[in-house]
Amino acid sequence: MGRSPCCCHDAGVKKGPWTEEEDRALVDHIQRHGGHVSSWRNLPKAAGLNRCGKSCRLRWTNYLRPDIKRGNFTDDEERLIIGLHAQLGNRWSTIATHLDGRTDNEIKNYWNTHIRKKLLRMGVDPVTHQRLPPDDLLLAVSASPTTTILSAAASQLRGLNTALMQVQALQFLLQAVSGVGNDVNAAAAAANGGGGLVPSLSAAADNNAVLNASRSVVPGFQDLQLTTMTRPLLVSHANHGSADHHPSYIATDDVVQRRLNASAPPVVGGGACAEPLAVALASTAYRHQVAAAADEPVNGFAELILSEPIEMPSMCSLEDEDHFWKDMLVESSSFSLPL
DNA sequence: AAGTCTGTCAACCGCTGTATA
DNA sequence: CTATACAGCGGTTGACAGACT
Repeated sequence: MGRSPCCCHDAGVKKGPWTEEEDRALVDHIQRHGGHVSSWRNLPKAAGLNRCGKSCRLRWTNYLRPDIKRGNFTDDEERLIIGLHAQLGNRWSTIATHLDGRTDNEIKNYWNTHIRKKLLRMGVDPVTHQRLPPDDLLLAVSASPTTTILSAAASQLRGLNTALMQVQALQFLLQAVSGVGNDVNAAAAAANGGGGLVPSLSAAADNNAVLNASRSVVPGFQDLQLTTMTRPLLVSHANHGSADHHPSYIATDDVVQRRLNASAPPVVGGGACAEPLAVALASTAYRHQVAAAADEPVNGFAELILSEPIEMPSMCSLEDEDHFWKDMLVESSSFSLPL
């Protein structure tokens, strides 16, 4: 024989939101017993409540307990939750033991409503805490040559060492993409028979999740303009159908590389992040993608005017305006559980 | 102003490991 | 030893409020 049936199976047990009277009755009862509950099953009857013992326990542990902390989560708490989640996964009760006054339910809700969305906006998988694959990252971009170009470039982001470097490189990539439509639409339209490699690049940049993510991470991102590094590269790629056989690619890529090296911003990881991206943009794989996307024959590089000064994105803006997320990104890869 | 959408969070559901009759 | 409830946990739901159209 086992135990007697649980009260939760009684048809008359009340469910739904708790009233003030019920809260008071529950708190009074528990406080009369020194704040300790020996049997949740017997509590409702003893406290004069028409509730299931399970419901009483949840109400007490998640809401009525005197040591529960109310109010918004602090940056430190948020940082701690992210780090703990990276280590523990969805073990909310274990995570809650590391945050004074926070319940597992509260942390779980906060994760699902705030942190999870923040991470997704940044292109970070909230489950694995890894960067989202390019296919997911660029989900909002319709299938087009644009998609393959962006995917190829974005895939190179994998090679960067820290999350901050990835964000910086991503910003740099998107700067190139978002600025392209301003100046070279005509050339692109000609190159694509009025179609739209570059226009679609621009449109994609306006609409895709990556751009939004970058905007959320890097304040003022939408104001960035195309650099002299990226414009000639994109224009030239857009105009070349047979990239592998054109010697100008080598020269162009070389120029791009040298300019990048000379203009790497003086911030942590700046040069290190810019360089792999330059390689990404100039890579053979990328060249193939663009070559496949372009229909027109090679037109030469007359338009490669490299007179403007290099304008690197304001990568330092992360430091100026969003300490928390920058720090979180940098630290997330090396987080370890506090002892 | 009214209807719709979206975000939030308390509460419930259902499962699992443990305790107990 | 077995059957069953308990306690705890993570997932999900639904009511509500505020924003948006």
